[in-house]
Amino acid sequence: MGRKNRSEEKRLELLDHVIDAIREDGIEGATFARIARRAGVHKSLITYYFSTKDEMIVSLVDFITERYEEAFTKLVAGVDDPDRRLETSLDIIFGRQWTQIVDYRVFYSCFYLSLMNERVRERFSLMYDRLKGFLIQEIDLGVKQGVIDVEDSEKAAVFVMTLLEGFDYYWAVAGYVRDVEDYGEYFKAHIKKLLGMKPPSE
Amino acid sequence: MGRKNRSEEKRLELLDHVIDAIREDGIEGATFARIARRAGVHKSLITYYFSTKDEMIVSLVDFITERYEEAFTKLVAGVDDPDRRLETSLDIIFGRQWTQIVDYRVFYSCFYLSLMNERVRERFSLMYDRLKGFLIQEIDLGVKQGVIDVEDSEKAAVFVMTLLEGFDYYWAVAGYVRDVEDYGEYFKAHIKKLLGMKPPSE
Amino acid sequence: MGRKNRSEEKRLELLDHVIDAIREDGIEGATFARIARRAGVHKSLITYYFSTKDEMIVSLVDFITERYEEAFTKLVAGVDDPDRRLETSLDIIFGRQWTQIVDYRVFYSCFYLSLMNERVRERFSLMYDRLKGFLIQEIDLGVKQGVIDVEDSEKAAVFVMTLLEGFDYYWAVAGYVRDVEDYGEYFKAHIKKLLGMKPPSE
Amino acid sequence: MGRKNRSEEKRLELLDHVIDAIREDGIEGATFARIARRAGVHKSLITYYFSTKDEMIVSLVDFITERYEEAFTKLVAGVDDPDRRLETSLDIIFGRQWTQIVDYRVFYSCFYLSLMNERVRERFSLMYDRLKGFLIQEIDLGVKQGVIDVEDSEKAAVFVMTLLEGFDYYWAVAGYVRDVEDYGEYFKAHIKKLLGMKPPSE
DNA sequence: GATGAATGAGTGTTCATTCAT
DNA sequence: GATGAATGAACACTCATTCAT
Repeated sequence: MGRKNRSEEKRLELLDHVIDAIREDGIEGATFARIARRAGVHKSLITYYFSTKDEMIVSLVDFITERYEEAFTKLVAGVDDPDRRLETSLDIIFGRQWTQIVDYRVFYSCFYLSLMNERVRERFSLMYDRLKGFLIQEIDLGVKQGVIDVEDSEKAAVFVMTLLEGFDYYWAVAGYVRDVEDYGEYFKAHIKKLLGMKPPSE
Repeated sequence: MGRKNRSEEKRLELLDHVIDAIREDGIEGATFARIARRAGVHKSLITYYFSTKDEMIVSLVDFITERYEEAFTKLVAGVDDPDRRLETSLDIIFGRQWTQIVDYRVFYSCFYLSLMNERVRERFSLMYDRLKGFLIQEIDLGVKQGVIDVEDSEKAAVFVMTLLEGFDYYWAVAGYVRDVEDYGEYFKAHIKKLLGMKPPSE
Repeated sequence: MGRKNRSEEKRLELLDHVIDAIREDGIEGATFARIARRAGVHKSLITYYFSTKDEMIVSLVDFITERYEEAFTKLVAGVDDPDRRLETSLDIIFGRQWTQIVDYRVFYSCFYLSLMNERVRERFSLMYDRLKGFLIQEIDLGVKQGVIDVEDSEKAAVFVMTLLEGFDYYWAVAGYVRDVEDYGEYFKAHIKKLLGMKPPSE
Repeated sequence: MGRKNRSEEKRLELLDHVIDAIREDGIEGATFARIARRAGVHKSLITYYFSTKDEMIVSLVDFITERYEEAFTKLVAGVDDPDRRLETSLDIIFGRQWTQIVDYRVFYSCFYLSLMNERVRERFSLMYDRLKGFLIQEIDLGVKQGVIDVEDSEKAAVFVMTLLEGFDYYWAVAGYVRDVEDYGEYFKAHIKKLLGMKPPSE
């Protein structure tokens, strides 16, 4: 347990430097030399921990997608009130926290990599599958409990995700939508209407 | 007109090779050497035409955004029937043609570059500004002619664009939405409802 | 006469740009591309006028050594008073004007080139031969007229030139001798003593 | 001490190849590719040891100026006889050995570089400062011991250095002074007279 | 006289990777 | 677990030069 963990710890520490490097300089910033400089270690040590650049990239993507999955599974966990469950989810994914799980530059760097690298694509795709599964499950739960009224829960889930990704995309594309929060509320309201949810009775 | 154009022709021809290179190997495929090999010329000729890699990238982005702008300005031009104008636009942007204007790998490579390169960002952002302006104008026209009923035309335009980009994004992310066309219709229907448009009277 | 001169004029004009380029960036600044940019003409035109880089360098050295030869032949020409002839020469070569005939960077760039390029070496060497010849002739004239008292006029000439070049060299080496003018006077006084010249009777 | 020294050894070994390259082909001969070919290693290893071309040049200049400083500090060290100290110095700097410390092409290549590169200039200038300091110190010592008679020891030192550099310069400029040794003696004699030194009593 | 397009060799530098220690 | 030396391929870019117009 001791040694293995120390090793794993260091790997994660190095991944943090990888993320920092990408945030500042994009994928071309994620070279062994630069990461080593950031981490204050020798270049060869990066090879030691990740073997190969491709392996490092995949580790990074795993690291990041795990953060997202943790986010959308754990955060709703405490909410028991059926009325509030999906609402909480929407608050989270259309809110500030969501975009701050991973820096947008880092996130879209991984997305970009997913278009060129099959192993990355798999992981990326899987993450969305799980998010979709999670949303469907929550919607179905809401339907069963009578707080949501919708026919095709998968279609509804995809709608939510589409709006969400479009929303994030625009935010990234040069802060196009300047009144981010306004539009976040606008989209949430729209989704609630689509799902037949009652407006929050205060 | 004669000589200067010869040069411009060749530039565009080279840009086609740049696009091909990116489609196949991503941005790392867009090296002077590889592009030259594709074009069957010496690599220093690429420098001759573009001076700098950055300049080449910017030229590429200009080339691509121009294609999009042509697409959404020219294509609606012929439609006079007020009922059909916006509908035609939606058909186009949510249809097959739209995603085929530029290969999705090339498009998202440019998007990725826009996150790291200020000059690219400007151009990208401008393209979306124009698309938004175009949509607002079409919506306002529809409102004036009584075929569209919406309060805030800018918000509606952003909604359309958000759905569109989310839609394209998912399509790219590993063909997640497999029934692309179905979802295209689904989103279009949703937008028409939002805009208070009458369903097409057959 | 007409055409040939126009051509020669332009050549000299281009050589001025070559000199400017070297002054600012050294020999590596003297590329066809950069010179053309300075001159506001096309790169190929430099080739047209000088055929080859080596030829251009040789032209430059000729251009510069000619300036020096003009300097030390013409300037003493008007002085008839035997007492004043050599003194005037010394005033000139140890004075400000001398170092301003050609920028020191350009001059020592040519000197450097003379160490590597035989054709440049020949021209450089010839210039010094002529300066030496000139000095010997002046010293001999002074001896004959009884204003100079020295045994070996060649040795004396070499002494003068050695002090002169050492003087210029130090000036170049980072302005080592800060009180340039003081030292100029110091060296001139020394030489006059060596030549047995009477101090200027005021 | 062990490992670090191995690296330093190799660095110095590479610097020898740099010197050889410059001696044969001038500064344009000092390319990473050519130096590597000489050293029988891959060119990227040159980068490994020097990081940057500029760094390599500066290392070279340090290497060379150190040689000179060693020369003029160590060589006089053993001479105790006050009559002989400065004379020994003059013998050295106006003798064959001095010009052979570093090949003249290499030396003047560095001088040339000092005109264009501030860091080189600093080092070059410092070397002359130290030589000057050394000469002043020796002259002052001679004055105190009654073997030298001179008023301004700094001016005298600069005079010595000026003659020395002029002497070397002419030697370089195409072996202009063919009777090098004769002129060496001539200049030495002159300096001794200037310093009020007694001729060597045999 | 002057410019155009094109070349091919060469530049310093960066990169991931390997192997020995 | 970490560092050193070394490699070889690749990178964007510059250079002098050529040939056609």
